[in-house]
Amino acid sequence: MEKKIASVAENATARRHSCEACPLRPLPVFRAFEPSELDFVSHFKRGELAVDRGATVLVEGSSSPHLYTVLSGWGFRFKLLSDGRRQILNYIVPGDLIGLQGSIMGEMQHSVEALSALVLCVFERDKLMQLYGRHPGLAYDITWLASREERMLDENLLSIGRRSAIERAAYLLAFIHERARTVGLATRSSTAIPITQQHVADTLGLSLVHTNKTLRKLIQRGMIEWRDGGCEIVDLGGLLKLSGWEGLDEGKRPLV
Amino acid sequence: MEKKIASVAENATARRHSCEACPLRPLPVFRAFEPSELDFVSHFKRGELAVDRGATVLVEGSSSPHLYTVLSGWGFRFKLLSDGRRQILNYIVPGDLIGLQGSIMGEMQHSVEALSALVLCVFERDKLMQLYGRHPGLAYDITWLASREERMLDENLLSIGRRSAIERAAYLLAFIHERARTVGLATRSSTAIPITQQHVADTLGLSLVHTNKTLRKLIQRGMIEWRDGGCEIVDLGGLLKLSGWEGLDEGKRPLV
DNA sequence: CGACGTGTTGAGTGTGATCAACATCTGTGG
DNA sequence: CCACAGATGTTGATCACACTCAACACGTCG
Repeated sequence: MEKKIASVAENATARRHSCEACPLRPLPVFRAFEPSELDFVSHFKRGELAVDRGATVLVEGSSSPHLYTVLSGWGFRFKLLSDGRRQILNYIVPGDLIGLQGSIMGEMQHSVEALSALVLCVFERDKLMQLYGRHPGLAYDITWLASREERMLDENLLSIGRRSAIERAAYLLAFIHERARTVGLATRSSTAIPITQQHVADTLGLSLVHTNKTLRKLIQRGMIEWRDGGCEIVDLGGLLKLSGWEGLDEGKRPLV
Repeated sequence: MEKKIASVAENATARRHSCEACPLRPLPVFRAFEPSELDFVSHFKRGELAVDRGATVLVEGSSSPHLYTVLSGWGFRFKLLSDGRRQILNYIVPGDLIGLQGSIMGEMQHSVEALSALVLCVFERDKLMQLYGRHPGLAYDITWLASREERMLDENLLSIGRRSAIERAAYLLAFIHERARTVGLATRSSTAIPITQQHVADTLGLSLVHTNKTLRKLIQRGMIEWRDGGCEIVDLGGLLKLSGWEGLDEGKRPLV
């Protein structure tokens, strides 16, 4: 399959949600914003980018002039070794900020791909300094989001380094499900998590075959279901117990 | 061994380096600071904390009122599973900022332990908001450092998830060596990296025995030496080639 | 001296990798 | 409408990398 690379010029401003009527912001997870902050963000936003399923949003090694917040859809961050081995670093759900590393440090050190159709709010990288100068609260929020990403990576590292295959799988699916739940996705009997077993394998650091056998065990234990190219969580408690994970413990968080 | 927990009240201000005469700042890796920034950091700094080798600096689950920059010495961040399995997340060398996660998000999600005697600059968590308000440049720097940590974690995750044991070991040792080199540690025939094979094992996600056998291969290939409780890098190029790692690619960076 | 931390090595085991084949389902072109 | 290719999931057989258990060497420190 030919992979498309999303470009702003191409697809931008197909639709335009005003920040004042942001569909995400009303969710209970997100902290309330000052009107002045909302106003700034509104000007900070340059447009929207619609990305097809399977398309690459950001490429390792490139330096994107943009910063994005996910408005809707699923995606993932990953890195490749030179021989093609792939490691998925984290998943991306609505409300997540992507491309910060590239904006701050100049060059992307990982790639981002869309798991489903994706709509992104596009921000100008150049205005980021302005944000830091005029809105310390928002600047703090961005650091907050970077710290949160770091925390999730710590958890993933712990999981891959020290958990067994079945524990890892249980942790991963519980983790993704929890993240999705907080932003209104993957509610009971709504949409499944749109990943293939290859994605799971590349996240857990396991082979595809062994991932399949491991997931089969979770299915047999009645913890998950796998259907039409996705995973449905049936028994979250069971997954948490099996993995020994405490679950996400986040209060309100910022949305930029 | 009884593990000590470092506390500021106990050891603070044993010595006091003025920020104006900071021994780290002159190093070529660090970017130049505005006098006003230097002045603020100087007031931001509350004192120094001397930590013994093996002592715990920060504990998972606690919420420290401080933020630290490492002035000298080595340490590492880690997480534990409930049954005691340990995963080392990253190593800490002079110039690194630690405790940011706790300062920003309220509670530490990982612990920090000293690998060698450690001297830390202590900053007040409460003044962090002030920093964001008055010095956007420094605020940006802190986000920069958070992004950098994220980048290192991405690399580690790729390594643990997708590299073989010997590749992982080669990558890890090259990585630590490079980080140390940029801040003037571990120069040729100076100090070795002060880690045990247990640390390496807990970083790579391998057992102690298998780590030993893997390191032995690196020794036999003449890439490293292991002596008096530490690792000496002999053939950096060989390690880089074996692991397929590009090496650190950092320009100037901030020091807060 | 003995206890402990650290490193080393061998033997046997097992988790997870690799190879291979096949079942579905989808979309595509003849 | 069918044939075919490609993506995805499934299963069995075999192999190997890494784990566990066990023992021992060597240092330091009380």
